[in-house]
Amino acid sequence: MADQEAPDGRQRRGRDTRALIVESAMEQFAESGYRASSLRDIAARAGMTHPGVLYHFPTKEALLMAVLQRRDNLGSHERPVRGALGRDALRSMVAAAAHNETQRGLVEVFAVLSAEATSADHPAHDYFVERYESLCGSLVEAYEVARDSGDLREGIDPAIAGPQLIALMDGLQVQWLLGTLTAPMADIVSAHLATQL
Amino acid sequence: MADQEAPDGRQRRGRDTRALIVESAMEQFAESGYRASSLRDIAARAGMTHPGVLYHFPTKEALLMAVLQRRDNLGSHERPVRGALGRDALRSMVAAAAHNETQRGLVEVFAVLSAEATSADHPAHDYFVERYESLCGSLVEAYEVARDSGDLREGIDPAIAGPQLIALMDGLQVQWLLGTLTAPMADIVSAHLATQL
DNA sequence: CAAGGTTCTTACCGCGTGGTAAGTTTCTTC
DNA sequence: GAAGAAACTTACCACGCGGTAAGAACCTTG
Repeated sequence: MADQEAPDGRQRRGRDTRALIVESAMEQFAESGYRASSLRDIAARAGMTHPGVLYHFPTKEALLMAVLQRRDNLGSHERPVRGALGRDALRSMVAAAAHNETQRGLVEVFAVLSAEATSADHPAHDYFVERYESLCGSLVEAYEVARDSGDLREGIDPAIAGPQLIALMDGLQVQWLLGTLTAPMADIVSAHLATQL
Repeated sequence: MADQEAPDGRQRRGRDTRALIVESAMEQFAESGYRASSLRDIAARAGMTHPGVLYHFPTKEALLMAVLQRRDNLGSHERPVRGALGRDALRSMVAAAAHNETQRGLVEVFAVLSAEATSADHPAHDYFVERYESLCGSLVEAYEVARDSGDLREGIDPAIAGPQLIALMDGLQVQWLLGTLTAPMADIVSAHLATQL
């Protein structure tokens, strides 16, 4: 990984178009899903031809993985923030929901891909399984801390509240994308937490 | 619609293979989504060739619509039951979640298609918009009746709780399909209602 | 058994797909 | 300015797509 050490110089341009391709792919996957997006569509968005894309990413699947990883490296706006614990970690999910409302493209990619990747043979299947397990673990932990701090209402089971919160946020995103949502996503998530904390 | 009057006789066979094709298409859409499913795949599942399918459904899009309508006619296990009001209507959604756990194919189709149909140009876009608005309306109404009957906890806004419940059920289905859920969907939905009623 | 509609198949069409091979441009470095 | 690697393009490949045309099998009704 020498390009991490010296990004300036001759490797700058390559990294730039790589990033441009990933962004174009993200937009295309968001609109049509992975399976129905063509390398030519993606290349056109990036202002090049499709073998140009294949020069940077050997296969379409490699490009998909790059898109997924970029989202993770981008700050992962679907996890509780690192420093916060318990109640505050859960409240940070409201901010995450609000932030997502400014990132329609990213939301679209993950909504479409997470559903598509439900098939066991989808290239992103394992990625999403790991992602959900990790995210769910973080949230269950946050609920447990909140309970131990006396911040959690009686009868709320952290092991249930964790997947519950993830499901709520995922489901809201579909409705938001469809345009059938009247209230902001953040408000609905906030109302949910208000019944638990 | 004379075939509704006299299903026996010469029209039986046609109706049977029509149904078989719809079922095969449902399975295929569930695995790969609409855009990535081919008529040849669907035809193979039904034990015929793809022009055989096109004889019964003039286009691929017409077949998609037939799949969606079949689900609606099948009993629509995602709505509150007709007779129930308020609290009972909401509780019936727990049973719907439990029932869905025995219908993996149907759940897959709708999870994948609802995400895919997020694009405004998807053939099923309008179908899902109408579906969500109608379902959401029913639930908001149920919450309002529950509130007027004194069954709803203080501070719960029906206009928020409606889309909230839909989002929860949709999101749970994705996690369930991925296999990352530890508790049954019905239990999680039930726990959610318990914090509201 | 013939007539005739229903149901399905074989063969084809133009087109878009992911991926490859080879050559051309561009840019850096000596 | 020459050398050479990096970053592309043009041209191609085999394949699968949705849809069409025409004919063969089937099956009911006279």
